Amino acid sequence: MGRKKVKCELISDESSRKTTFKKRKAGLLKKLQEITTLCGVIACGIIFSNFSTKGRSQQPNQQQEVWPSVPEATAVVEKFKDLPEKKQRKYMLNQESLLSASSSKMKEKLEAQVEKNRRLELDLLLADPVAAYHHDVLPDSGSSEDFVNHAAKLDGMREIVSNKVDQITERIEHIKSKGRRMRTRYS
Amino acid sequence: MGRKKVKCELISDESSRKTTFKKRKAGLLKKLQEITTLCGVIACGIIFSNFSTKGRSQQPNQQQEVWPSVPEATAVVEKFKDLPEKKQRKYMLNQESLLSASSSKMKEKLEAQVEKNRRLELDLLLADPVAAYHHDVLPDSGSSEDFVNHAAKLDGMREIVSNKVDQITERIEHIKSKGRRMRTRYS
DNA sequence: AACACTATACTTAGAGA
DNA sequence: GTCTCTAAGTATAGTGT
Repeated sequence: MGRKKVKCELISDESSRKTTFKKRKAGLLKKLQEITTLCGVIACGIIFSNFSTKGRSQQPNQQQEVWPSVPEATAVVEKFKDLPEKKQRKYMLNQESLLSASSSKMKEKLEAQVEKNRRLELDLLLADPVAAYHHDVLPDSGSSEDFVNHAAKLDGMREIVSNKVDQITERIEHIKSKGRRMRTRYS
Repeated sequence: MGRKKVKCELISDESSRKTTFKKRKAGLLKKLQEITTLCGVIACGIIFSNFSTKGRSQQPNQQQEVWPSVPEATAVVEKFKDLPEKKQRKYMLNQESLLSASSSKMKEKLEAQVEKNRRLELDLLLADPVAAYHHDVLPDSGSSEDFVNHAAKLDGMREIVSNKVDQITERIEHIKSKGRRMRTRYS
């Protein structure tokens, strides 16, 4: 789509690769926005780039591009994580679900869960998926220094996870404040 | 991009909306693939559509389109969840993180968390992002029937959530079995 | 409903400032 | 590096089958 047809392979020149990335990212996000509006669907996109900001930076400098906003994308992501695989499942009704959904104690339960859940989340983070997928076979150098570094990263994530829990709390508060204004479309 | 310029708003006719969705989804995923290859970045896209398969289906029939594969998208999603907002944060090290990371009790803690966490997750689902975002102001019709339907949907998700917890458990087991083969890049 | 077609709108690669 | 410009390549709205 330009002066010349381009082969679909990694652009070798870093400079033009970055330029192309910027242009195409904009186009991509625009299209994401369009399909959302035109077709009334929910969507999100996440891109991790890794272009050095200056010369040859020492840091990995990993950046993420997210569409739409981070909280909205997070909502989509949460929903996504629930559906995979068992999408054929029938929704069965029982009394417990009614009680659990309507319970005014929901918030209390959540509060009680927060601290423990924070730990669970942290444990989860240990299984860094990107590393797992991209470096499934790691050099077995495993010096204690490496380990310390990884642990440091985990520790830094603690607060991030905490923030997420706050977001969740807010969302539940929001839904609760809406009471039972639920929609027929889910029948 | 076709015979006629189209206004960027919801396409009213369901049939053509669906057609447009199909076409644009294909285009979008292709572009996602291209930016990935050309620019050497990691990306994923998630789309939830809700087009009835036959006449007026009784089920919600929510479908998700994911790119690339579900597991790959999941990996991106997991990574995304860690970075938002505090990406400038320095990773500090303390003894607790070391202990928590290396503890052999990790699994035990997780096990103890599973049941409670399941409830938390379920509560989370209550805040149905689709409903929340697209129908921020809902008609206050809220019949008990609507409520029952929503509750039924929630209940159906219970097992889905349960499966997710299993996945998490597996992943943690996996990481534990790798011992300390961690990487320097995290410094 | 699901294709095939194609005119037209849109995106973007490369070049120049 | 950034910005703009635009030729040229792509995506797709409407149409026909």
